[in-house]
Formats: sequence, structure tokens, C-alpha cells
Amino acid sequence: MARTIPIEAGSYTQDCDDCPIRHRAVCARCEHDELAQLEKIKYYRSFEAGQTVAWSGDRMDFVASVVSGIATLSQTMEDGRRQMVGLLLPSDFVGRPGRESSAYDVVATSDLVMCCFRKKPFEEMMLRTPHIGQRLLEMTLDELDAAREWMLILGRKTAREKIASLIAIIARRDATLALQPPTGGLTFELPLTREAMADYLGLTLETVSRQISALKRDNIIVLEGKRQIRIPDFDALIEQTGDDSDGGLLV
Amino acid sequence: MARTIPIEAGSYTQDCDDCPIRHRAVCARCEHDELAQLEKIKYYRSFEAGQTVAWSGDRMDFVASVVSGIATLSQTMEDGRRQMVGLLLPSDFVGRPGRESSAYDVVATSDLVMCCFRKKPFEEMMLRTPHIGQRLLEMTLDELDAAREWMLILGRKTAREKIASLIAIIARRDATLALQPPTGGLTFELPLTREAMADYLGLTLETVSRQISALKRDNIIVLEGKRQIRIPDFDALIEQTGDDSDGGLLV
DNA sequence: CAATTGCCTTGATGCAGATCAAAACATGGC
DNA sequence: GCCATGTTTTGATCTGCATCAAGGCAATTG
Repeated sequence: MARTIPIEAGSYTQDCDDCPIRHRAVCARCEHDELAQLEKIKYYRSFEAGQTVAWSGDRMDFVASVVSGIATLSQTMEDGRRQMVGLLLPSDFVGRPGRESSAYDVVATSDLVMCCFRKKPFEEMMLRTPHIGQRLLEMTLDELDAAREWMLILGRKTAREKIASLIAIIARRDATLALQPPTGGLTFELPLTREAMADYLGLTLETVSRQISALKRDNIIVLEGKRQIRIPDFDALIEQTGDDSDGGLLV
Repeated sequence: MARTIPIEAGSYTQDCDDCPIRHRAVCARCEHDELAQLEKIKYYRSFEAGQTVAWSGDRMDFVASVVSGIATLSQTMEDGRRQMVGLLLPSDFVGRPGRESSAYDVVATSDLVMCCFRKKPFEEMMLRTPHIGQRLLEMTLDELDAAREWMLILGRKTAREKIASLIAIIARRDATLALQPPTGGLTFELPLTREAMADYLGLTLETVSRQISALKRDNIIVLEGKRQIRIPDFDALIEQTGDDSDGGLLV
């Protein structure tokens, strides 16, 4: 099922500039020789928008970090109902050490480059290098918090609050990656189709479209094209999410 | 806010019989002297049904493992809407190393005994003892899977499927703890009020009550009292969840 | 034993969001 | 240019669950 296109074997560069693994993921505290070991088991894969990285149940013999582009993790019921359970932005980590097959459908929603590590040697390295495991634990705990934030969104928020929450999350992540403060005016690209947003929020695409139109009508957001969004007043957006203003909203 | 009743300092027993920490949690692979170190920083706390262990934002200077009883993790919005994000059964772990305050409301829904470890020494010990960290990573990954399973339930399932899913999850956990196979007839106690179930499933308590009545009417479940439930045919219950029969449904 | 309290059930009604349907826009291929 | 395909918007209608309301049942209390 999973059609993938490996593009190049990773070549060792000490600063690992092309790969965010060093910053958010496994090797932030690694020394030179550990980095060198990681480099040996590292390779890149790229995917086109819409391509499936792995279906739920597919054998997955690597773990990976997103270098550029966006991917989604989702679950599908037999009758086709789909729920996204994770959004993978650059620097996010995918794959579970100790599990041989993917538990979720992993789909590239834009052109995507991932930095992969073969699972077996990665696991062995984890055993030898405790801070890789520690880093992974931290990241997993962050993901768990994000998942629980989503549970609140899915279980208790109205359609309008859901959309506002999703836009706020993406805006925050986008601002973080771009190192812009998420206050004042802020422009970015919605990396998801209306349908993908619906699958994320437990809504239909029609409801998503209607609520986006409503937020536009109320000047909470400004659409520049279908996907490009400008947020004139970030605090006004946050008010629409139902969260208390200081709130966490991790992703 | 958090009123708690410490009952006894943990006394060291090599087999740690009274505490599931050894089996599911931190010390499964620990040697004698590491166990002894854990024992030194361990103490018990007990709570009555309905008592709050910690409010979101409260300082929490320990991590803990549930010994007996049930607790819930929940988030509350300003206007009172509540969403449970975790159900803590015996052997489950609470608390995040590296975070000083609780991110969730932790409430005992039955009489509860927890085996606590002071956070600072626990974290230090984690650094020295890699397999504690590894075990914690495994458990956190399991929790993440469970949270994602819940996202599907919350986002895409009908009220009837939600109730069936919750009953199935509790039945499975209960059977696992009691070491009974979760097939054929199976009797257990629902550890949650209708309201708590509603907060778990993103429903109202009235809907929960109606759907339980409906499942009873259709002979999927048999109520023996309000809380005692018998499941004559586990597979029939699973059919009501919307999952494919082999499915995971971790918690 | 009557009164109170907490939990649960059931009924009547309303509404947010789903569903069904159609059309407006893009974008790319030929 | 025209056609095909995919995405988005908007409208009309339907429905599952929320909401509002009342009453039942069991345990506890005075």
C-alpha cells in the first residue's frame, strides 16, 4: 500500500543543519560520536501531497522526524468515518519504538520530507544513550497533552469554538516555527483542506466551511484566497475558542 | 484546595506486594538496591470517594501509581463544561516528571489509595536508572494510544456507540486486572456515575441514561442494580461499538 | 417513619449540526 | 479555448442529541 520515494541517504554533517531532529527531537544533547551514529542510520524520504506514508497496520520499520511539509495521523472506521488524531508539522516525531506496524494512517497533506531512522538500530541506540529516551519521553508527554486538549475540543466545544481552536493552534505552531510572536497581525497558510479540518474536528466539511465564513463575516479572520489566512487580532480569535485567555493549547 | 490524607509511610518489602508499581509501573526490571531506593521515596496517600486529589494548576510534588480504587483526570472550561481525559485504574500512573503543577483536575471517584513518589528524587533516580525512564515511555505511549482511541470515540461515534465503547473498555480493563478472559459472560461494577460517563463521552447524563436503557432493552447488557453490569455476550457488545471486532480499544 | 439527598429514568420540545443538493471557482490537461 | 476534476460555498431540510421538566428509587438522617 505505502508507496514511498526515498531520495538520498543522509550524508553526515556535524551541525545537521538540514534536519530539525537536532533541535526538537532525539539528539539535542548528543555528543559528536553519538550524532555520528545517528547519522549512520538516518535517511530521507519525500512524499508528494496526498501520498500515503503508511496505512494503519502496515509494517513500519522506521521512526522519523518531519523536516518540511505536513502530515496527518488518522483512524478510519469500517464505514468510512475518519478521525484525525495527530497533525505532524516540521520537527514533529512519528513512530513508536517497540511497535512493528503503524497504528494509524499517515498521510502527507503537502509535499513532505521526513528524516527517518531505521527502527532496530534506533532502539538499540536508545538503550545505550539515555538522553535519547528522555527526549522521546518529553515529546511523548507533550503529544499526550495535545491529545487531551483535543479531547476537550472534540467532546465539549461548539462548531465555532472548534474552528477557532484549530486556527489558533495552527497559527501558534506556525508562529513558533517562524519565530514570530503570535500576537498582533499574523498571516499564514491553512495546510488542510476543509475536509481534513472536518476530520480533525469531528464535523462535516460543510459545517467547517460555514463556520469559517461566519468568522470571516465577524472579522475574526480575513481570508486572502481560500487557504491564506490573516488574523488581525489574535486575542479576539482566542476569545472565540472558549478557552481562558492564558490557556495552554499545545500541539 | 487539594485536601489529602496521608496514611502511612511506605515500609520496605522486597516484593512490594501491596503496590502494583512493581508490575506495570516503574520498577519491573529494577534490581534490589534500586528497589530499595524507590522504597525510600515512596509513601501512600488515601482519598475518600469524591475527594479531589489535585485541581488543575495545583502544585503537585509527587508522581504516583494507583494501588486501589478509581480516579479521573478532567479539564473544565470556564462556563463549567467538563471533559474527562483519563481514567485511572489500579496500576495506572499519574503525574508528569518535569512539570511542577497538575494540568488536570484529579478526582477520586471511589475510595482510592495511591503509591506516591516525591518528584525531585524520582526524577533524579530516573536519570540514574534508564529502565525507569524506558518503562515510563512505554506507559506514556500506551496512554497516548488510549487518548487517540478516545478522540475517535468523541469525534465520530454516535451516543450508542460511545456508551458501548466505554462499557467495553471498562469490561476489558476489569477482566485484565481480575485475570479473567473478556469473553463469554462477564460481570463487573461500573465505577462511574451517569454524569461522569457523560463527561467522559461528551454527552449529557440524560443521553447516557437513555442509551444504557436502550442497550438493556436490546439485551446487550443486563443491569443487576444500577451499577452492576453483566455482559452475556461480549462480541455482541463489541458489535455495538462501531469498531472492527479485532480492534484495539486500549485504556 | 417521614424527610432529605443523591442518583437515575423518562417525557416533551428545541436546536446545532448533519445530510442532501446544487452551483461557484479553481486548476490542469488536451 | 473547452472539458474534467477537485475544492469550496451556500441553500433547504432533517435528525440526534441537548435542554427543560418531572418523577422514581435507595440510602441516610433526625
